[in-house]
Amino acid sequence: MGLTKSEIFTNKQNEIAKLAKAFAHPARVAILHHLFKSNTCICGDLVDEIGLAQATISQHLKELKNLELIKGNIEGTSVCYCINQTKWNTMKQLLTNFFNQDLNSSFNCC
Amino acid sequence: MGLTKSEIFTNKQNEIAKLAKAFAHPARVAILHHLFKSNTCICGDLVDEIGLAQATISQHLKELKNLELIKGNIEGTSVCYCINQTKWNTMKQLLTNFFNQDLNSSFNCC
DNA sequence: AATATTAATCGTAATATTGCAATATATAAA
DNA sequence: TTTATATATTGCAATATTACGATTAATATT
Repeated sequence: MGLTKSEIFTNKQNEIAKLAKAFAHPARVAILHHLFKSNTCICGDLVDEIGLAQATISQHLKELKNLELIKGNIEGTSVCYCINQTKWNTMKQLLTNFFNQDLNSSFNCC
Repeated sequence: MGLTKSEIFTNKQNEIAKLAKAFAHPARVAILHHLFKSNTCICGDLVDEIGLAQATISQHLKELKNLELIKGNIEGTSVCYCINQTKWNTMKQLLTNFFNQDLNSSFNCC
């Protein structure tokens, strides 16, 4: 089949999974890392910095943009991509809350 | 192609991506949530609680086990799955550090 | 020993993801 | 207007993931 049965899960579970997919590929991790570390939101440079074809980088950027984790501003012929701080914070809260479940459950039987 | 070019990324980027994949499917999010919230580390019950076939749940458990985020103890005919606290904490640290990159970079041009 | 129960594995089908060449689009520069 | 530059989109091939029925393996029960 290969089709995730989203309807049997909660909205929160689906949302966590959707956002986690953003980080589930090293190219997207690398792109985000680059956007954070560079003081200017370089865009075409990503293709040079990361060793993937322009079409591939463009596709990864599109996925991050669809999740609203980044936003792009057109500047002449080039496009400037930046972190969407608002969405980033929402995502961070959702995922860190999930990661911190262990703090509430002291019990562990294994 | 469909084959991730792991060799062009750093170990850390690959490790983040690998761990994020654990949460990139709602079934695994649901499994982990269940393991946290139940005071006993139920196993076969996961099949009943989540509406997926036994083979499918078993496969998701295997992936989580391969990442060492959970461990399984055989108890008679059934298997008891639990969170691996040590690995969970390592994962949490790695990912939250990644999420908190934004705190270091005040600059945002968009 | 025979049967029941539980979980893992195998085989298979369907969908998703990754990657890139080629092409299209859109602006800048000449 | 022509050419150069930068990014997006399309089309395609290869690999990965998701899901499940059927089977296997291993222990419990009778």
